[in-house]
Amino acid sequence: MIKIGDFSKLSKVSVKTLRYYDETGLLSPIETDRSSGYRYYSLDQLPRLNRILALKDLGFSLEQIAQALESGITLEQLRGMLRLKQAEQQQRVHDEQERLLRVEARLRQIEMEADVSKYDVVIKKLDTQKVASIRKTLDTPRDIGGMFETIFGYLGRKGVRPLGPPSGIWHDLEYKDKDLDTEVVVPIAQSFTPGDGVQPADLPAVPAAACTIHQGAYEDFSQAYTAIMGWITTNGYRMAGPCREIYLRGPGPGPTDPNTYITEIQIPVEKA
Amino acid sequence: MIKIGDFSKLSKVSVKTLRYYDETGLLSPIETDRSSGYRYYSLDQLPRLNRILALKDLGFSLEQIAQALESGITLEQLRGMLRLKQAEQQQRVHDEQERLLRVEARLRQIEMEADVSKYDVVIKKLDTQKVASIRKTLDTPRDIGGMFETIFGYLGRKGVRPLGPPSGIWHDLEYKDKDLDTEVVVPIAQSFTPGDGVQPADLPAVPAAACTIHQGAYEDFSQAYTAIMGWITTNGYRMAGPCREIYLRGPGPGPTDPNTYITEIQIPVEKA
DNA sequence: CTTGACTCTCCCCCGGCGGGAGGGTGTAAA
DNA sequence: TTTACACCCTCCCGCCGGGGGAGAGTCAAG
Repeated sequence: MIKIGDFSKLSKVSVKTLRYYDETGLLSPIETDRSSGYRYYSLDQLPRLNRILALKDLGFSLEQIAQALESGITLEQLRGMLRLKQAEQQQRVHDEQERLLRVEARLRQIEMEADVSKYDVVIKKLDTQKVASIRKTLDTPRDIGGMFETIFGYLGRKGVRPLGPPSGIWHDLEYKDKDLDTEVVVPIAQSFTPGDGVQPADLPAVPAAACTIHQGAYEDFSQAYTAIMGWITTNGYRMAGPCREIYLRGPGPGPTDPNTYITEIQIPVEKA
Repeated sequence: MIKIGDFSKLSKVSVKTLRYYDETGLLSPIETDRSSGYRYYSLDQLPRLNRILALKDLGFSLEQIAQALESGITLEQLRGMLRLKQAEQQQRVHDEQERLLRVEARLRQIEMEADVSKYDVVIKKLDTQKVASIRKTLDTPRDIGGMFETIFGYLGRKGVRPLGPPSGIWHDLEYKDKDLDTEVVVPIAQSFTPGDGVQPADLPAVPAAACTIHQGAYEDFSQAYTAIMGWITTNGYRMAGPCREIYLRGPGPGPTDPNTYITEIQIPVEKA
């Protein structure tokens, strides 16, 4: 019959924690005084407490520990739990190491050139999206403007409203400055009848894409691409599909200032 | 002027999160309608949001990110933060790897011999403790009984009350079965005048001790020692001081059943 | 003008306790 | 036997980064 304070000193577990374990049913005192509420423990409960601490130290949640202890777990089950935990823990170690690599990559990036830190690269998942699509081979990227006119003109005549900003997709995985296989898409809600080279399509999902935001005119996109490609390699990824550019704010009806243009660049990636 | 839902879709950040960032001042919409409370964002805020996500991905807390963004951090400061984060992250990786090793050690322990899982080993810190101490060289461990009688008898005559259960300390770091350098201590509150070989002393603190609980008679202590020593080596530690045994419940006045004895074994360790 | 899709605020929830307020108890010395 | 004082109790709030949902108000298209 030991009071909670003494039991705490013997086990080196805080009184708060002991009360919490009682509340959650993980370790209840052998007796609780009905009138005063005082908890009385027995030395025989120390092994159970020790087991709880040991399992907690292995990374199990208190709920898992409670289940294991209540159900009088067999060795076979314990082995299963441990194997599961092992895999989970390996994943955690891996994740933390990846994060460390990202921190170190960022540090190196800072050491090398300060300008690049203008761009922040983030990994995102891209969902499938129903779009209106037009695809052509262009001589120069500037010709993309005509494709916008074609697609928006056709959609306007058909009474199809865009759901969001248009995107350009560069299907050439290598760098080229002529004969560019170019697609322009606009998100829409429903299908429509094709015409003028414009047709409905489904943009495929991308499990991981390195994304960054570029502010300003399209002339200095190269900086953004340099930054994002550098990020991809220093963080242990590689390109895994055609680049997408989302023209969040760009030339529209009326006068616009190219310095206020905002474009998101997305490059599908996979771990190298 | 973009409503929160559209901003959420563009940035792929949940509405809940955006509202939370507004609440914490991390990213507030450029305008909030005074009457309806509607939040209106601008595309120009996407770079800041991207920066937030990038820093979060590096493991910084939202508060740290807020500080960094608010104070218009310099490159030098960012470098400092990153270096700090790097060290911290290295520590995390290390800790998670250690935990993985503990899980794997436990798995191997199960594979090898089932009996050992009776003992759960936990690392604890031991604080300094004022004690009454007596130290002798014994022929056999059984002779420790006499030391208890001496020390408790002396303390009783002096009117010094014990604060807790007595401990035995085996100062021989190697295994011996004769000429055992043995100390018996009893925790006390204040110093006293020595006599009968009993004197006040301060038990040193131990930064890390492998601890387990043994239930039953002293005859089969060897099992417990086997288990704890096995745990120490498989978990990458080594002994770093004399073993302590805390006789939580043992022979006392009146008849006692050795099967109900409870003893904690503590072995100071350090990482090998 | 009506619908239906958004949006708002407010409150509770997650794990594993720590800190503290306000009030009752146990026990050893005087 | 009283009294001090250490100890114990319950209840509530806080952390971190939001998720889930209730109940009520708002915006934009048809």
